[in-house]
Amino acid sequence: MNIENFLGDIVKSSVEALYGKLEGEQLQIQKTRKEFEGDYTLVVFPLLRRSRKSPEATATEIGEYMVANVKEISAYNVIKGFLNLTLDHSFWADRFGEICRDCDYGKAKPTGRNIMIEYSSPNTNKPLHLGHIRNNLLGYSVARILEANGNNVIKVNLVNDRGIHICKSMLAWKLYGNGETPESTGMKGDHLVGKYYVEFDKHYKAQIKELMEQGLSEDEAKKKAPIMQEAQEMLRKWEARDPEVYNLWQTMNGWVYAGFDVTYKALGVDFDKVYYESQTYLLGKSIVEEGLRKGIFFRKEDNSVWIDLTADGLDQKLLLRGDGTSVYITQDLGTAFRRFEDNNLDEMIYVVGNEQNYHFQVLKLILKKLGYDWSDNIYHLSYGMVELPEGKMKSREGTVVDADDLIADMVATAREMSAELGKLDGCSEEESNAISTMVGLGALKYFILKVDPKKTMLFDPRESIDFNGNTGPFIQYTHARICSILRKAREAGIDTTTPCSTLLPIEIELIKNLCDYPNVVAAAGEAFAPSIIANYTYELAKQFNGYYHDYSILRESDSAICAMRIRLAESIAKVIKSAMYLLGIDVPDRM
RNA sequence: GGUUCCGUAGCUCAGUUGGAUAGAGCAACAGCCUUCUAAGCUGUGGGUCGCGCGUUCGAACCGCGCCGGAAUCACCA
Repeated sequence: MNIENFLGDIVKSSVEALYGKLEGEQLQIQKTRKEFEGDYTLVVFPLLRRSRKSPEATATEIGEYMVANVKEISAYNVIKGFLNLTLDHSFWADRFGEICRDCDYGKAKPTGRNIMIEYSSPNTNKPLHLGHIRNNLLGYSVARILEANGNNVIKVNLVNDRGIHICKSMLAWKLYGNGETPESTGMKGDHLVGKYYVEFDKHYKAQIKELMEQGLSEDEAKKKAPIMQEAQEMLRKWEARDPEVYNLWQTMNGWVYAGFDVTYKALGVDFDKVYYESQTYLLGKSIVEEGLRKGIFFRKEDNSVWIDLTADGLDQKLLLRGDGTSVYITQDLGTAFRRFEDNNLDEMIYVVGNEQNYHFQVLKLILKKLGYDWSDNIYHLSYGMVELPEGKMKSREGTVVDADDLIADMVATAREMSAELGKLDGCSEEESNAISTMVGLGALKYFILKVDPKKTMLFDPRESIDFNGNTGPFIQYTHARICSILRKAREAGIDTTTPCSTLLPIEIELIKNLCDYPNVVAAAGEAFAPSIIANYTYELAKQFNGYYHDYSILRESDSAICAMRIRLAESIAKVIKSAMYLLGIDVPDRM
């Protein structure tokens, strides 16, 4: 049962009984703030022109009527223009019963909508870093949230496996690699390839410096550096399918994929389909022709194709080079078209950093101008950069936080903390590992997901990630604690089925929060914001901890109340587990 | 300069469609483990919601204008 709708209905019929049929007036009903008495509040200001009375008199009149005529309303009070309504205990007991019985609580009915979400999209020339972690966690979590909202979700990854940057790594490996392999060095494949990307840059910079000392300008030096020219030659060979280059490319990409798989697995993310740019980079040319035919695009003297978006406050954008080869946006036009056609998509979400806001603005606009009305169903889930205390992460300056290192650090710290607190006493090595991994990753994931995606966030490796307060481990801890209570109740053989209709105010608060969960899931789905789920779950866990501390759950002498409290704890654990699932965070039964 | 986004406590962040006295955590201080997990609980201090004007019964939220910061505006991807 949807409480907001129910309240809307009963308030509406009461108001209409008093003042006649409402036309277009919105009834504003919200949860009553903690410091006032009541469950829900009607804001009566908008109704004053109907009642032609003061706010207080209007609120009192409606309150009187509702207590007299609506059986669920047990009391009311009026403060200024706010009518606070109190719902009957049996009403909350009924809602609570519904939650207890519903195994899939929070999940919406199927919508039949097909939604594709693209995330991760790594380059194959270097390992994943902290920025990718934010991307992966957001994408994976949003996919789960959309699923819980009843949609068919297709998770895809578009791997950027071709281009000059890969050639740089390949060339440096060929020149300076001495035949190193992941096997021979024991290095993770993506790290090995990344090492040679850095190596390339080192030699490239040295060559630029040398050429500049010979009197060349910086721009000239950058173009003429032999190693860069060689890399470009390699790219040409790759496009011509030169066997030697192509083989090396396949080998080194293979190393990288093996490395990425390890990282993805550690992060707990996965994909339904992986696209490779080497297979899609030629798409989009037919769209360019279509645009030319329709007169939306134009050709310049050098044969390149452009679109003029100056009327829309943007600028001219290249769509096809003079030599007929495509650029990034050409491919994206082609893949978008194909994805909508092939999968009967209702929506396409791209999880891509905010540095590409302009690109997606252009992409949508072009598709719109071509007359594809599904362009409105493309959504760029733009997220902010992750910054370090010293400023931005720069891969060239080595101020990056490597994803694998970070994950390992988090798990190691979690293990230390757990051991220090004695949480691992009596655990097998296997259990210790499982708990440390859950807690370490829970801390990392929660830390990143609790922040609104579009905001730039700060990551301080030394102190940012904590295990106390508003953190993943706190929520995991609360869940583990509840599980412990339930185990003890089972051992004690407490009958948890005894009905109980008396509820403390704090218990009603907890039930109210539980009732909110489906709305929270829906809101998170609408805004593509896991942060909504994260902050809700923290509030719930925090509230339970306070309750748990103040009231004995197992030792209550009244067995009906004891049973009710155990059921309440059970429902909270159920919602916490379900919410954490939507964030991709595992919850332990003990820790 | 154009476009997009951000600005809330010392720090990191919440704040649902405009509502009542703006909330957490961290840090600081004071308490609480013979009773179900102290990764916890309770309390204290800490605010010109960047600034100004407007809309209205009412603005952190909506509109306009400033100030400050970020990203982007490649025949890179």
